[in-house]
Amino acid sequence: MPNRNISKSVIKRLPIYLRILDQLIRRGVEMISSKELSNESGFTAEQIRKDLAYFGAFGTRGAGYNTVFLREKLLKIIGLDSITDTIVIGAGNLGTALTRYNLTKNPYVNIVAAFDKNPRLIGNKIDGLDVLPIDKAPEIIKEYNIKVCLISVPAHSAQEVADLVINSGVKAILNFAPVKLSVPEGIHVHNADLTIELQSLIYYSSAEEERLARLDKESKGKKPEREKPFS
Amino acid sequence: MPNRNISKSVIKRLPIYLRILDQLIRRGVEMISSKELSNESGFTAEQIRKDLAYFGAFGTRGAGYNTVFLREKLLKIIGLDSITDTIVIGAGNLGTALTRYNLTKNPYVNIVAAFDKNPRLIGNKIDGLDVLPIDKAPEIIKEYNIKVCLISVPAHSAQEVADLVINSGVKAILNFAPVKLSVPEGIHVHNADLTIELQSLIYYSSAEEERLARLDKESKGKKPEREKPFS
DNA sequence: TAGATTGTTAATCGATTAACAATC
DNA sequence: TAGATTGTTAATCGATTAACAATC
Repeated sequence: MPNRNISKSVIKRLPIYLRILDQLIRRGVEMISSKELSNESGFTAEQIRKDLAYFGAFGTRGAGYNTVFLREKLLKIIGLDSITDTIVIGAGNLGTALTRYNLTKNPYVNIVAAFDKNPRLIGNKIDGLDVLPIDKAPEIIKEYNIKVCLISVPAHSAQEVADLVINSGVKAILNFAPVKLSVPEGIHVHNADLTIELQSLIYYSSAEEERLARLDKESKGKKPEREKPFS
Repeated sequence: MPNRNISKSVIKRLPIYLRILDQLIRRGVEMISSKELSNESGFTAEQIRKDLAYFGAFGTRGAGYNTVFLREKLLKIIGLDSITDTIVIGAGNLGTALTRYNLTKNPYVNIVAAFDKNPRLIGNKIDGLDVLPIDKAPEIIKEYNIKVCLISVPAHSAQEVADLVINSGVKAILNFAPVKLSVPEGIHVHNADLTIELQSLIYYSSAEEERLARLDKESKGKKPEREKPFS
């Protein structure tokens, strides 16, 4: 009996399994063991079996998983069994690239329109797709019953945009703007802040022991300039 | 006494604290409590205090943290106290957008060059930055002592590119290609797979209970087409 | 001093790993 | 049947949260 309330970490791995299955099927592979899926994905075989078991028993003991069957199950679980319509708000450099990227590389998602508030960008075409003024967004969201939205506007307008799309019915946001969005209960936000990703990588790019050791030495004696707490 | 071997989850939060401090300093705020940092970041105050405590005691009891002082400490901890040179491999739509984005939005990182193997892209300028042939990468990596690299090439060439840059001295990779890279011990890879991010969001965009309930019903009786395990 | 907030230790929670019976 | 591999329960590990003494 599949357990509801499945953790985010599990859900994040599902599309990776899906991608691997797509590749395997293309290569003509019909059965795959959790061990082999482990090799392909980098997750442990136990974890993969456990992740799948949250949703049902999709494998065959002694034989493994049927790739086509498991793929179909995963599509249904994630919600990719029919194409998902989405929109991109913010048609600057990043927004345009994201739009093109998804149009060409993501067969499960269809971008219906891109929006911007900059009059110079409105009317542009991104691979044939219209860039519309942002106040047309509510209309399109309702017309296409859009539930997922990409936000790639500057930090200072992201919250405003989020409020707008949530008000029109959007339930999940992929946020590329470097701000923490405040959203009502039940709305999901994933942050894809490229700057943060890159900066946290830098931590690992140099001998951290050395750097942290240096930090200690410097700290000796030095304290923050004392601020009067009450003034 | 700062503990070495700090977990990835902690490190991923540090640049977020940094970003918030940058904003606070710009607004002229001099002291900030963990409580207020919690409001800005969405992490709990306890977690923030604990994260910082791994590296030292940077606050003042009763008063909070001096924003400028804490920012400087964070810069040193992350390794952003001097500008980090980096390169982008793959100057297609996504690579170009990432390059522009970082050039304009990330003051701590400098992109030295972009590379591609497509002759049509080589010689292009991205905001004045040269797109070079990929076989020039090792040279540039050594010349600038590049330790961090962005990879935005198609999935099928990502591993090859990774091998190349690692061989030339790169220690950390931000990988936008939808593949699991195999890298030697000690090399760090962060995956920023936009397709995966978007697909996992879709899970949350529709009433999951309903969908999963439907999945159960359909499964009743149906089993995967049995594959002969030995044939 | 009284009030506030840190830094740190202990308790809890959740996720991963290990083990193994079920079964193809 | 013997071998393989799943599905699931139990054990471990790690990260978050709670609590509170230290102290500004």
